[in-house]
Amino acid sequence: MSTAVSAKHSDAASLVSNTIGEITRHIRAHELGPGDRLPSEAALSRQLSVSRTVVREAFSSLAAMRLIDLRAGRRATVAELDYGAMSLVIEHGVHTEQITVQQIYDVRRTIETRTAMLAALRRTADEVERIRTHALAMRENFQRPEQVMEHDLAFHLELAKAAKNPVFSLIVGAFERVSRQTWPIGWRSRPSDAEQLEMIQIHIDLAEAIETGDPQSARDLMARHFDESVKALLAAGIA
Amino acid sequence: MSTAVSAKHSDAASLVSNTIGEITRHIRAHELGPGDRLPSEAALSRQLSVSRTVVREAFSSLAAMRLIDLRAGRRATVAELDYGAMSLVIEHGVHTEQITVQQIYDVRRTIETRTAMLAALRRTADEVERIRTHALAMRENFQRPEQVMEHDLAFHLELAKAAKNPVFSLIVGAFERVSRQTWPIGWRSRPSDAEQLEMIQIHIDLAEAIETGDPQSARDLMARHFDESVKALLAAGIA
DNA sequence: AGGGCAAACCTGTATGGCAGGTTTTTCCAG
DNA sequence: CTGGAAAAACCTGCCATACAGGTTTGCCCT
Repeated sequence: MSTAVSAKHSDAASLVSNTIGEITRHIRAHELGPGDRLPSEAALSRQLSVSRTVVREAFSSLAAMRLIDLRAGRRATVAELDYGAMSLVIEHGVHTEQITVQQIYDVRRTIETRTAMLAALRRTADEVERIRTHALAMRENFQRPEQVMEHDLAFHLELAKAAKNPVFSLIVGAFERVSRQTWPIGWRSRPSDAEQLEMIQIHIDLAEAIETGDPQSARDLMARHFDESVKALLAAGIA
Repeated sequence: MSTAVSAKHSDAASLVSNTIGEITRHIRAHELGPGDRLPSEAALSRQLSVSRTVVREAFSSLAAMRLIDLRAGRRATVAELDYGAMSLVIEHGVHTEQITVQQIYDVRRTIETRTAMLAALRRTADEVERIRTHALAMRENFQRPEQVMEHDLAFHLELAKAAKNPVFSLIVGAFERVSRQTWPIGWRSRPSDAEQLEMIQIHIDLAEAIETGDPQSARDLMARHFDESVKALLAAGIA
């Protein structure tokens, strides 16, 4: 696998690309925030002297990146931060074999040891509650892997949120789609109840470390979680 | 600023979304890799029983996320990993005030202390050469900020590449667009030649640590680099 | 003033068309 | 039979128009 990652120099002066640029410029110039409405397709079409088709494709592209929200009949609105697009990019990279699962685990370990620390320092009572709830739900439902996975994913996202840095949330979320597909592999590679419960216990311990506000402990637990996950994956033959 | 980051549950069964799903499924099912060609718009239009308009918007959206490449007259092809879309998402987050510059620096510090370590362990001779070249070019051109910035950005990207994990490249690249806009602020907040050269010197030292294969030293230098950058930004009043 | 209804507006999707760029086929010359 | 050029077929970028719904606005009646 190559590690080449590039960005096309987008001087591709197609009408659609230019229109996308104009729209983002409009957002910036008018200092629009999430929820604010953009001009209608017809209005932009006139204003920029392009057909409605072009404006539509520009809107469609921006919606694909989740920069704006589109709904029938309604005007387009500026969107809230959303990791949907990034998640698709990562998924695409894995499916086209440009990214391996192990590489993702390395990045997640790097990111999430940090979010664990920050969460321990910055979490609110509500967040602790939600984090703990997910950890406990993993144990309660531990015979229904589907449930365990959902709470596992939610646990990590909630923890990132408690770190109070939306960029971490974005990145953790970016791995969601891929995680849904690789999670069962990791689960099956822990064949005994004991091993599965052990993995779940780490989450419970993590919740506790975050509650008591112990960043070192939280970081170490998260690091251990990922180290053991990678070990399990390797044992299952995922190279 | 709120730290809410979500992902719309895309059961939005619009024709375009479904078509996007069908196309990505096609890529997966046929195990297409970068450069492989997709069916024509007309073919997909017939195959999925939707108008060419819908297929076009689906293609357009996928191209916006850089999952496929589009060029006039040519068939759409599967794209290589590209951080263009992610860079736009981050830029959007900053412009709509959902992300602060400081938050980005925290993430970059987390990520890049890791890439520095890995680069020291895994770099090839070629990569060392390119990294050093950029660092030296920063010093040579240090009276032309534009040049310094370009080599600075290239330095960090090249370093991520040397870490041999494309996901790190993706993330470092994701900050490129925003960095281009905030970099001058950081530069101006180091008013004296001495301070500017000191910042550049860290890059040169980093290149050396990576050449000699000293991961600890590389990590520490990178950490120091970000700590001082944040300090400079704060001094300039960027909260 | 308030509530409901109709008109105006807006987006989603479809069809047909044309200008150029690209690929494939064909066919001629050597 | 081969090399290569011309032509045909195909493809995408962009446009105009049309119509079915969903949404917003504003008016009118109570």
